[in-house]
Amino acid sequence: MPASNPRYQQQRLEAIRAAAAEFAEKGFHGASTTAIAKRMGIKQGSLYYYFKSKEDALGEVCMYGLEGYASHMQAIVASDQPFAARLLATVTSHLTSYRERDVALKVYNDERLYLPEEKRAPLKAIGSRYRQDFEDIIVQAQDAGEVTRDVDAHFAAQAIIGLCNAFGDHIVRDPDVDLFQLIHQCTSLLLGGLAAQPKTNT
Amino acid sequence: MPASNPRYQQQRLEAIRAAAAEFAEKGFHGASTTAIAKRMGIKQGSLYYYFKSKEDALGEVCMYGLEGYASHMQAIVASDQPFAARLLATVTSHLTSYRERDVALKVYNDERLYLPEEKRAPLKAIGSRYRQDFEDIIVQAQDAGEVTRDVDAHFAAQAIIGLCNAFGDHIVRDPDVDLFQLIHQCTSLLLGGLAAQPKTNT
DNA sequence: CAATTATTCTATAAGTCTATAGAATCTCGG
DNA sequence: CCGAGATTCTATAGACTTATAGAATAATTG
Repeated sequence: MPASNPRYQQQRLEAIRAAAAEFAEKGFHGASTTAIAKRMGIKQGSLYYYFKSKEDALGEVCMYGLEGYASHMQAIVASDQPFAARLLATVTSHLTSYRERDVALKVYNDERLYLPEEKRAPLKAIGSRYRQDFEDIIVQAQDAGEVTRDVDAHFAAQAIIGLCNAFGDHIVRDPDVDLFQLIHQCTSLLLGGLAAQPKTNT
Repeated sequence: MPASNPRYQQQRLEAIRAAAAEFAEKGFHGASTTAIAKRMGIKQGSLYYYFKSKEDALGEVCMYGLEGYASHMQAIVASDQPFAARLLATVTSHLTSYRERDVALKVYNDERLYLPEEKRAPLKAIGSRYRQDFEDIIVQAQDAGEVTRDVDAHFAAQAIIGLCNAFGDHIVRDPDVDLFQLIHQCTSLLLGGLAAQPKTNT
């Protein structure tokens, strides 16, 4: 019978991490419960002491990847800073998550669609809120005259998240990426764009 | 014995398309040869008349997704246009590919890593060249004073491709996306950035 | 130390999947 | 219409998978 022992919780976390690593490497369907178990030093059957099913494991991994993610965003929303600082904080939070939480965030991005609707719903709620929060920040910044009204806030929020996720893949694949520099480059590009001259009005 | 009949070629293309659709929806490991075959109206075993293996099918789909893609980029490189026009052409080419070539480009993006190194090599060559070509365009534009030297060309090329791929996912998932508007929004964001004011020197 | 509870193991059922072999059907030139 | 080659089918071997049940071991508590 599963307990709430510290031991159980710790092993459970190990299991989530092992599953995350395996899912990230082989994908949900390509990963086997045998490989996940072996990664944490137990046998395949024992895994089911911690997960009800493989699909359940995916759900847990995705949730783990999002944890403290949307909440961090809410802190950024609540703070009273100029847009540039908020953008920097967001990009920093997003990109560093790829390192800190193992590869669980990558699994959330790439594999969550394999979950049945009912298990995806709570994830969707958090993810949508994350984007919505950032969208609000942009609208606010537009009202304050910090961000141009040329761009649609909804599009911009998706673009920023998409860009971060694109580089998240790089971060995961190459452990030598200079995170600090990457964060700076992303925010700089997003804020100023590529054009050398002050942009002309459309 | 496989022939070079028009019939064979046509069915082969059908097979690639069916595999692409299935791989895009379920992922490489999640897709079954039975489902691919059913999608084109033949039986599972018959599929092997067109593919040597499932893995081979993935290779073909990826190559199909890239076809006429890097070549299009080379045309853009060769053309003598201002940077803004080239960027627009690139984004247009990239995003419309997600519609035209079914979902093969998405499969290339998401599943190519499951190929063994030897089968991935030719894809890698084309993909790298695509990025390199675009990097050259950026450097050229920097020399011409069209693009700021604040951004690293290599980073910028990756960012643009990454952004396109991020929205490629949206395009594939939602058939109602307004491609024209999306292309405009992407290029506009990439060129001008979010900041309302002409950016200050760093 | 004994007894209880928690954790892991072994063994296996039941299903799925890829790939192959050989038979059957189809197409088409002569 | 007949025969040759092209395409598809059926059937199956062999491997691999998830999930479960019950035995075995480890940890903990009184």
